[in-house]
Order: sequence, then C-alpha cells, then structure tokens
Amino acid sequence: VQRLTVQGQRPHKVVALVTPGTSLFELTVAWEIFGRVPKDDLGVTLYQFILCSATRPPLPSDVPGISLTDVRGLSALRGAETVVVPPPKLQPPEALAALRQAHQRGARVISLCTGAFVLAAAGLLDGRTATTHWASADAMTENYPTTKVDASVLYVDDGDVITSAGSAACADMCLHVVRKDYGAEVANQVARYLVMPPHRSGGQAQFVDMQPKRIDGDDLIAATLEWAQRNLDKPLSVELLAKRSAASPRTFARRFREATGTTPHQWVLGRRIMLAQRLLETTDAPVDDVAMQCGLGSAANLRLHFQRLMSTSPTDYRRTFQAKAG
DNA sequence: AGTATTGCCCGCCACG
DNA sequence: GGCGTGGCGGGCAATA
Repeated sequence: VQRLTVQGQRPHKVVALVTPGTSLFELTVAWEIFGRVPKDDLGVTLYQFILCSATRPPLPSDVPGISLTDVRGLSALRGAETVVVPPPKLQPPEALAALRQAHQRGARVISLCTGAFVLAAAGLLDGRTATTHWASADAMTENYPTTKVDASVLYVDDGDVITSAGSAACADMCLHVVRKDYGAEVANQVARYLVMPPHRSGGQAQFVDMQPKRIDGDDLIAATLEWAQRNLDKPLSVELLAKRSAASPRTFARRFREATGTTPHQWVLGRRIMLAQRLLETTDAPVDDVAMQCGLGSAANLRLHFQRLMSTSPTDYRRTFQAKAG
C-alpha cells in the first residue's frame, strides 16, 4: 500500500482515536511531539493533530476533572495519514471498523502503550510482531495468539503499523516517527526542545524494525559509525571516515547529516564525551588517561568539552557519581 | 589566558 | 531543467 504522504505536502495529518477514559499521559506525549513542537524553517507546524471518537464530546479522561471537548466524529479518520491509538484497551466496534478502514486505505496506525489491544481487536496485528506495556504482554499473547509480542523493546516498527511499550516509550516511538517523516535533524530539534535524549543511551537494540533495511549507501555510513564508535581513541577526521565509507569528504558529510542530524565532528565529540562519562563512572583512571582513551588528546581538552556538554567538570562528575554509587 | 594553526563545515558552483 | 556529487574557499571552532 502506498503511503499517502507526499514529499513536501504539509502538514502531515495525525488523528488520535480516543474514547471515554482515554489516558491523558500518552495522548499528550503524542500531542507534544506531533502537535506542538515540530516546525519547519518558517515556523509552520509539520503535523496537524486532531482528536476523533465514536462517542460525542465531552469525553471524560483517566484524570478526574479533565475531559476532552474538541473531539470530532469517526469520519475524521478518512483524511488521516497517521492514526494514533492511546489506551484504554477497549473501543466500540464502530471505532474498530473505522480504524481498520483507515489502515486499508493506507493510513499508518500507531499505538501507545495498551492501545495496542485496540489494534489487535481490529485485526491489525494478526501475524505481526508488536509490543505493549510489559504488564499486559501476557494478556496480549493469550488473547491474540498469532501476534508475536516482544515486551523487551521500546517499540516495534512494522511500517504501516507501529506499536510502543509503556508510557515513556511512547515518546521514543513518536520521535522515531518524526525522524522517519522529516529526518533526523527535525527529530533532534524536537528532542532538544523537550529535553529528552534523541535516542536512548545504552546501544543495545531497544526497538525492533521490521521494515526492510534500506539498501542504499546509508549502510556504508552505518558501518563506518559502528567502527568509529569502537575506535574513539584513534584520530577520526572527516577525511578518514569518508575514505572508510568510500565517499568523498563532501558527500560523506552530507549523507552523515541526513542520517544522524549532526555533523561528523560533532557526533564524534559527543561519543567521546559519552565514553569519558563511562570511564569516569567505572574506573579510577586519572583525567589525563581518560582524555587519551576517549581520543580527546589532553585533559584540558576533555575539561573544555565536558563542561560544555555536561555542564560540570570531569572530576565533579566522577565525585557525584561515586557518591551516589558508593 | 592568549595566540597560532589546523581542520571542519557549509554555501556556492560546475559537472555529469 | 532537475538531481546528486565533488571541489573550493571563507569563516570560524577546535586543538596545539
């Protein structure tokens, strides 16, 4: 099915399917990331965000005293490019039918937390991999045996259907969607504005991507990044990285920015500081040694960048961390 | 802390 | 003419 989004056609229409008792936390996370923040260079919003329901407003939410008033009917799903489904788990049959119809028409459907049960009830998760809140993972496996439930990840991207795990993971997933729609740079801007990490630290696979990997040159960049990550102590000039990616420095820098949202040098710098953090936390190595091991050359240089990115000095960072740990 | 030098990066343009 | 690439140079951040 062809995605309805056309390059350059803005804003992308996001419709949240709500019901009495809708969970405000997840709904407002989606609203912040899609509805409020993303803007292009001219300050124009990149998403249009509206609510619709099978029930006429006002709809009570899960928070006492707060209800939803500006809610349209199910027909609003007809123009949706993306449908957002927050908890609770249950929706009336006509909502399920409308959801199914929107999906068949080509809309992307994304669920937040236990909203995945609504997708499952509509049959959208049959034979697919999905995730939901860990506390409900067993219930989902029992009720929908053809769905493979992976409770260990933040979200599962199956292309036209994306599911996210509990509460805060919704933010990671929504950010992932922004990245897919408008690129890493816009996503990073949103993350920075909301003061959340652009991608959770840790490095291990925290989301499952069922989409076929792109086969173009981005794989070469990815491989180079991985290599650079493991060799942070060595000099990592743009020229060197470009050579490893079999591209000219200029082209490499361009592709790099498209893929990561930053420049090569800034990315390397960020990784080096992350490594310094780890070394400061887990070893007693002198600051000079830490600086050498993460490729920053000298303690003075490490201090400079550490201060700028972390707003503390390396020794202070180590002290507070060790005080907490010990 | 101040200075010199290196290297980055981004706009611009030519080329295929 | 559109599109992606590669090279150049000015301005400036990063390093020595």
